[in-house]
Amino acid sequence: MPELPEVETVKRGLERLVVSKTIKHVHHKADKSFPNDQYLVDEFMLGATISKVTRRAKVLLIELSSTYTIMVHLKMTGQLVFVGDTSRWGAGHPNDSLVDNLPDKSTRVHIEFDDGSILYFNDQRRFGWVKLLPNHAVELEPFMQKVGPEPFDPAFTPSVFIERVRRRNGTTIKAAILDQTVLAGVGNIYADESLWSTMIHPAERVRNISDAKLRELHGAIIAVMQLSIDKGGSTNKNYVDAEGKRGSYMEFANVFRREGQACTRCSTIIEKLRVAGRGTHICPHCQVQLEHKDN
DNA sequence: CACTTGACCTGTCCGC
DNA sequence: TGCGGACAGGTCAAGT
Repeated sequence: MPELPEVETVKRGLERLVVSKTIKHVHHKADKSFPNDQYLVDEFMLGATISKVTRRAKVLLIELSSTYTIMVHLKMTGQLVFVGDTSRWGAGHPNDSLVDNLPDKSTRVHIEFDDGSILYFNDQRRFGWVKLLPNHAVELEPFMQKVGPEPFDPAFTPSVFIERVRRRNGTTIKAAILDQTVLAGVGNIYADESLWSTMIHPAERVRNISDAKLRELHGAIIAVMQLSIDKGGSTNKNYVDAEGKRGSYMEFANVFRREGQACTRCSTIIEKLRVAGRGTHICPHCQVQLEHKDN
């Protein structure tokens, strides 16, 4: 579930919470959640200061003063939660329970800073990872080499989107926009929401969709993700931000996880189907495949 | 090559 | 209540 808006929300939280902090200890389990040589951890993490936090696609990049970068992918159930200086939050802050409960059995890595605060990487399903790389090696990672443009980059114009999405003319539009090499950051939630918004059936072949419609979709992807960032992302199940807070975008979702409920546009009951191997939510009245329409 | 499906994991939910 | 199986979904590997 962490898609672009969720990762962006975590990134903004970390910018506020951990930049300029110095790493004192790194606790980790020796598994693929943390595939790093111990001597590199000792040499380039311990004593290093966090200089900058950025995001590319769904990947978080935590730059250190040591010329190394901590690369984090949350995949489905990953969380990066900062705990420290609880006094300034006050009673009732969502972080309170986390202070008491972390680390827990989902904690794969935790980074302790010299002021006693701690950044936890939790991941129930262990698909996510935390990798330490020299700065120059980040862009050489295979994923970073092939990932498509950032949706909020001004260079990502409608024509750029159309040109890239048409490289996947033979597949369904949902598979095409989920493809991270077409554009960065779209996952299952925002794919369904942007397709509902533009009244495109997720199983429609890209080649059947007009440029005008793809132009609309370009705008909808950006709009939907911007709204979600404004709402702190979507908490479907596991996702929380860097302070342990849930996002509220799901309250604004029109189809995702709303099967059985009325479409907000036409009151038809939302259905769930399977497209591109994913659970997919549509309004069967608003989103009709072109070959099934009369004329 | 283009595209689809399965694997990676574990917790949760549903039906019997 | 217990138990098996389906499901969740980001990305890569394997299969068609």
